[in-house]
Amino acid sequence: MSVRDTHDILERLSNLFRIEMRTFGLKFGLQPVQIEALTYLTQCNRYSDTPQAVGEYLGLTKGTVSQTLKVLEQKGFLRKQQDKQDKRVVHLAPTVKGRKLIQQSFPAKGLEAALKLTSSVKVRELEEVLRSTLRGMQYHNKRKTFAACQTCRFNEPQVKGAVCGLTQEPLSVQEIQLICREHQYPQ
Amino acid sequence: MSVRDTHDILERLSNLFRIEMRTFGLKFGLQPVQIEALTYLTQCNRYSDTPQAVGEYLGLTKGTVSQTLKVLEQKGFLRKQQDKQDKRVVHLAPTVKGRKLIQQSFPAKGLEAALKLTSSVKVRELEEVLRSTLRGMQYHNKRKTFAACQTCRFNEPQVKGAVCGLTQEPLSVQEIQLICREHQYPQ
DNA sequence: TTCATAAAGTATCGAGTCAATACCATATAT
DNA sequence: ATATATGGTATTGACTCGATACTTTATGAA
Repeated sequence: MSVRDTHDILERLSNLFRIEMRTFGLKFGLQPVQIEALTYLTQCNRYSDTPQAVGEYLGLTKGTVSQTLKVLEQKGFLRKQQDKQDKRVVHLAPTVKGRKLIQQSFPAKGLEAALKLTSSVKVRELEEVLRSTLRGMQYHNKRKTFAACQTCRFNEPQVKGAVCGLTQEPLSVQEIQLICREHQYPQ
Repeated sequence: MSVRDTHDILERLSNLFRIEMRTFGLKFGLQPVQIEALTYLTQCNRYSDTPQAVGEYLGLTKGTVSQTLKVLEQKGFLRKQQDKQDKRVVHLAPTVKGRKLIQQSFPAKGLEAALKLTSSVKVRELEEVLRSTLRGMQYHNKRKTFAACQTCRFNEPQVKGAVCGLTQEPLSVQEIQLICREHQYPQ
């Protein structure tokens, strides 16, 4: 059992995700990248719902992302809205139609069955290793971490709810579970 | 901790794989899909090194694959060779240049570091769950399993070496570690 | 044997991705 | 007040991908 073995399994799993994403998207006339973008937009917080952030998340240039989002908007999966403070910024909100689509998309068919056969302790351990792998890859490639406020070093738990140390704004219980583009792990 | 959580981590990991694959390939003028095809060809056995098999593995049509392989051949990463028995069939062999490229490509940077921090027992468990997830997804989506002869129900261990129950041909020790397109799990 | 059908692979076309470049509008810094 | 930086869009060219049509070779049935 070498690192390469684990690597190969993850790589194959990654292939399959893409294949399933493609066949799923085909039914709605969407490309894999469009589904990925829309998925992200259902998971990110209010600081991270811009074309720029989508580009950073998917590792694409802003020009490329701009086109992807144009298609998603034209097909009615998201709405664009100009930021009140900074008029250069556009916020992207999935429509009800968009959210329903993503709820339906669950490429990892079989994952559920596989996890049911595994004890919950082991599943937690599995998640931990995967998360640490993710962090390792992000760190190694100097990418942003894109994780939830919950685990962010800027997240300051206070007497009545959490506050973001960067913006000094209060964060709701729902919001601290969302992905943030400014996320940094402690230390 | 829900199935969706694990799912999301895997999905993100899958994203990162693709991003790293893209940036790596860019240096050599190769697209992600071309690297994936070449990777497969360095891992598959003699029954599985055809355009058809590559297409099944990557979930693409044969027309699409044909073009991908044309580029790889033109750039000197693989050689085509007509089958002796069935003249319709083409076998694809990565060149030395091609093999070297794949050896260099190790998208899961950080994986090594993450696994080093984890006990070998847990790593084995991790692999097991990942493998079972893979199997689950393949089964659920009615895809071929594309695994090594070692775990195939057609693999018949005999006194002097293994034999493939489908072709009745003997299999070398090296060969039973390679990916086969006819692979089926026992039972 | 002969003729139909199937299978493996290639070629071409149109829709779409993606990076690069240029560009516009708005913020920010000096 | 003006230069520069930043967020986003538009356009172009190389490439992917599916669909379709096509060629060559195998196989199966009359």
